[in-house]
Amino acid sequence: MVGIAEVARHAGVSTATVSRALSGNAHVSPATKLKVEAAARELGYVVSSTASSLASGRMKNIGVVVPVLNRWFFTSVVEGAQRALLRNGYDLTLYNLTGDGIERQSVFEHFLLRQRVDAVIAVSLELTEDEIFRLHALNKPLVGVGGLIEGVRTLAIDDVAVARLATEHLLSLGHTRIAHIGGNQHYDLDFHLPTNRRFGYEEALTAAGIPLDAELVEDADFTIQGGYHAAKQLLGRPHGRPTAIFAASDEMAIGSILAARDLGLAVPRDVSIVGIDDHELAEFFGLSTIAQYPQGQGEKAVEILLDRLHPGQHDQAVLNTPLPVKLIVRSSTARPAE
Amino acid sequence: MVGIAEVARHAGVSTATVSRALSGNAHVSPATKLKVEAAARELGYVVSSTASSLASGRMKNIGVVVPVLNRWFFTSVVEGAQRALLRNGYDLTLYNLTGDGIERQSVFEHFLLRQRVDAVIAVSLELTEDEIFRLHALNKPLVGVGGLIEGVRTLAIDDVAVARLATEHLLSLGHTRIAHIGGNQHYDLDFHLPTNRRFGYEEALTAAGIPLDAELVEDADFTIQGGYHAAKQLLGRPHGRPTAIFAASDEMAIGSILAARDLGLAVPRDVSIVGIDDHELAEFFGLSTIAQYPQGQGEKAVEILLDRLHPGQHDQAVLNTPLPVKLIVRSSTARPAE
DNA sequence: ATGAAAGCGCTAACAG
DNA sequence: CTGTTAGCGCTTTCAT
Repeated sequence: MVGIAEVARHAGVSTATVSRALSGNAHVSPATKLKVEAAARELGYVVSSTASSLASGRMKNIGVVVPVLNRWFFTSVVEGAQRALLRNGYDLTLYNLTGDGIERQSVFEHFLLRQRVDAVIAVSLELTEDEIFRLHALNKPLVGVGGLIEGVRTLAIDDVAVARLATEHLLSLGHTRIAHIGGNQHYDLDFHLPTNRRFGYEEALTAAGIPLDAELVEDADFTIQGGYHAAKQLLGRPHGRPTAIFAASDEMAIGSILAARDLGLAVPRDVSIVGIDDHELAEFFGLSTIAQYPQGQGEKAVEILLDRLHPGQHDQAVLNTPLPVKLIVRSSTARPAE
Repeated sequence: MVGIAEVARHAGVSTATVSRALSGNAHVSPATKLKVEAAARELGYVVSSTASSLASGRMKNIGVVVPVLNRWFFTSVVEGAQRALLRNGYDLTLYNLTGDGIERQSVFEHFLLRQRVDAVIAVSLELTEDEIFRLHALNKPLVGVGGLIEGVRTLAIDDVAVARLATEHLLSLGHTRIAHIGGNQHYDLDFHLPTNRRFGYEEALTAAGIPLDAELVEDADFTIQGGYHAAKQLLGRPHGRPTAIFAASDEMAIGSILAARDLGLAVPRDVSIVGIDDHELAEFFGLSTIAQYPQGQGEKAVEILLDRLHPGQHDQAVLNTPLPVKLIVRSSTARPAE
C-alpha cells in the first residue's frame, strides 16, 4: 500500500504538505499542489481513512438509523442521504433496527459509541428516553427525519396541515361523508404521525361544519393489505357508505382502491380516494395524493449536518426552507355522484 | 472520552491486557478478564474503532454495493446482511450506485480504496471490466449476491432451474399456451438474469413438446407497471390468448393480475399467473410463485465473508448449502378452463 | 499470563 | 507557504 511518505518523496515535498495539498485544509501554492496531485495520481495513492481519522478526529462518515429498511419512505430517505454524502466524500453507515431487540440495543450501546461517525440521522424512530439520552450523549450533530425526537432538529412535513389539505380537497369536490384510514396506536414506527394526520382530518371536517363520525374512521398498519381490509369495512357496510376516503398513506390508499374494485365500486365514480406520499405506485393507480419528497428530506438532513460540521460553507437560506409538499390530483378523486 | 489507559489503571493492569481481555484475541486469566470487563463497563469505555483499526488493520466494517436501494430484492438483501453483521460486531457501509454516474465512479475510484472496509458484498451489479478489475485490486474478500461477477463467488439461485420449475407448474396443470414476461436486454441491473429465466421457460416448453412462439414473449422492466402493460398486450389480443403467464418477477406478475382484472378476465379461471420471488405483496394478491429468500442470501454472504476473514470458526456445511427456493402455490394458478 | 514499548499512517501545532 | 515533529488511541511483538 502506497503511503503519504512515498507521495511526498515523489513530489519532493514533506508529508505535511502532501496532507495539506490533498485535503485542502490549508493553503498550498498552486504549483506544489499540482505536483502533489500528480504524484498521488501516478502512485494511486488514497489516504487511509483510519489514520486520517485518528489524527484528525474527523471520520467522514455519518450514521443513518432506520427502524426498517423495506419501506418506500425509508429507502427513499436513505437514497437521498447517500447521494448527498457521496457528493461530499462521506460514507454512510447504516443501522437498521429491525430485529429481536438485541440489534437495537447494541446499536445504541455499542456501535454508535465507537467513534465511527461524525453525526447521525435518525429516521422515523420512536425512541425510548434512554435511547434519546444516549444519542445526545454522543455529543455529535444529530438530525431527525420524519419523526420528532426530544430536543433535536427534525425534518418532517406538517402532518396536520397535510391531512387537512387532503381532506379539504375532498370537501371542495363536494364530499361530506368522508372516511379516514389512519394508523393505530400500536403502529410503532412513529407514534404521533397517525394521530396528527387524524387531527388534520378532523379539523378540516369541523371547519366545514361536518360532524365527526367515529364510524368513518378505521385503523390500519400503513400497508396495502391493511388499507385493503380497512376499506372493505368502510365500503362494505350496508348503510351510510362514505363517498370518499382519505388514507393516511398511499399504500393504504392503494389498498383502498383495490378493495373498492373488489366490491364492484368504481373509483372515483362511486368512491373518491386520496392518500399521502406520492409513492412510486401512486401514478400507476391514478391516485390523487399529497406528495412529500423523502429523497429530498434525506439530502437536506445531510446538508444540515454538514453545515454543522463545517460551519459557514453552506447556504443558510436553503437549510431553512420548509419541506415541500404538493397536492397531486390524478384520477382517484372526483365530485360525488348525485 | 475515556480511553484504554484509564481502564487499565482502574483494573490495575496494563493497557495490553485490557486490549486482550476486551478483544478476546489472546488468553487472559478469567480473573483479570472479569476485572477488566467490570472496569470498562463502569467507565463506559468503548474502544475507538479508528485507533483499533489503525493498529490492527481490521476495520470491523464491510461495504455493501447496490445498484439501487428502492427495490424489494435489494433492501431485503441489505437487511439480511445488516442483521448478520450487527450480530458479529461489524458495521455496514452502504454504497448505492444510483445516480448520474459520478457517484458510481467515485465509489470505485475513491471510496472503496480508503481502507474502510474489510470486505465487500456486491449485489446484482452489472460491472464494467474496469470496475471488476478495481474490485479485485482491493485484494479483499468479495462476494456477489444475485448477479455473477467474473471470478467471484456469487450467491444466486439457479435462474434457469427456477424458471423451468415455474413453467412446469403451469404445464402440470394442463396449460399449453403459456406466455412469458421477461426482462428486456436493456434492463441493466443484471444482464443474464432475464435471459436465464427465459431459457428455463423455453427448456420446459421444449421438454413438454410444445413449440416456442415468439408472440407469447413480452419484455418488461421488472416493475408492476411494466408487467401490467406487457400483460395487456398478451391478454388483449383477439386470437390465441394465452391461458397462463409466467412472469420473471413477482412485481411483473402482480402487474399481470391487475391487467387481467382490467380486461375483465378472472384469475385463475381465465388466466393463470405465476411469478418468481415471493415478494411481500405476493400473498396479498394470492400469487403463486417460486420463493427465493433474499434476506437469507444477505446473511449468507456475510457468513462467507466472515469465514474468510476469520477462517475456521464457521460451519462449512452451512456455507456450502445451496440457496433454497420453493414453489408456493396460491390462488393465481389453476387448470385451464375447458 | 502479563507488561513495556514500538509502531499503525496521518494531521496539526509550531517554527521558520 | 512549507518542513519538523509530536501525538491520535490502540494492538502486538518481544520480553519476562
